[in-house]
Amino acid sequence: MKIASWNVNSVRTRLPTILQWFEETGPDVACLQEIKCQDEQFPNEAFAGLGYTCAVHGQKSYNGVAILSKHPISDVRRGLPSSPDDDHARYIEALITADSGPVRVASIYLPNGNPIDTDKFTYKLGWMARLQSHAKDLLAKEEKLVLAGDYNVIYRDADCWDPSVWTNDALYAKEVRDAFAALMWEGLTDAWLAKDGREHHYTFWDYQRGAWARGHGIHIDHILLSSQAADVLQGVQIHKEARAMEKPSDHVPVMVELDT
DNA sequence: ATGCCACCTTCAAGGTGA
Repeated sequence: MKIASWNVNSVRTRLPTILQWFEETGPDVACLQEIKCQDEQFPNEAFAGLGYTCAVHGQKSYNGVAILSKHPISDVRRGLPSSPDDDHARYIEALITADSGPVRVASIYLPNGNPIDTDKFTYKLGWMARLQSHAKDLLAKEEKLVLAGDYNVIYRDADCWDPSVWTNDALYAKEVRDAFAALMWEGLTDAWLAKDGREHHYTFWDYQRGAWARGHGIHIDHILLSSQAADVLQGVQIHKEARAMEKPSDHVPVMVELDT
């Protein structure tokens, strides 16, 4: 089963690009972030044409996440638990039932958190704490679990071109990297680190400053796995070629293959 | 120190991202 994660930066603007990539690579499940539309604006029919059922957690203008699947979807959760005051659509989770058995999948758009020293940074840290708490509950189920998304965390120095540029940034702040490590220590495996691990393989290049042409990217999109999912992990790929497509997102897809 | 680019809303220009 191929499971992809992609921050598409507007599903409506990017629809032809997304459909083309789906046709070329054929993911069974796709976790999208930054769809930037409300539920009723989501292009369900276009994806149904390729065989996908969509579970959407949308929002006007900003954020928004979705899970698309060729296999039956059930048990959909929209938003993290214990967040009554959080009106950002940044989390959706669903149970995917393949012929070989179930896999629980989440699409995550973790807050950016900039600038530091504002409530945006506090919100990011609080959101990460709530994600960790929920991940702990999910891991207790001992299922195949895939937490995929745009984590907005530069975890290793080698996940950016020049760490000195990021010293005062919410993507690299010590508290944020510590929070990501704490999440992993609940018992999650980063697919990239487990199956490839090469340094300076990025998933995002800013539209500005000629970042793509200069090779100045960051690796902030991650697919985290429970041990039950990691045990059947066959491989992981960063689809860098998607950054060179027409009207590209600033992020590229990451895709894992599970032997299930 | 700020804008760069590209998206959003809704037609003008400011908010947001990373």
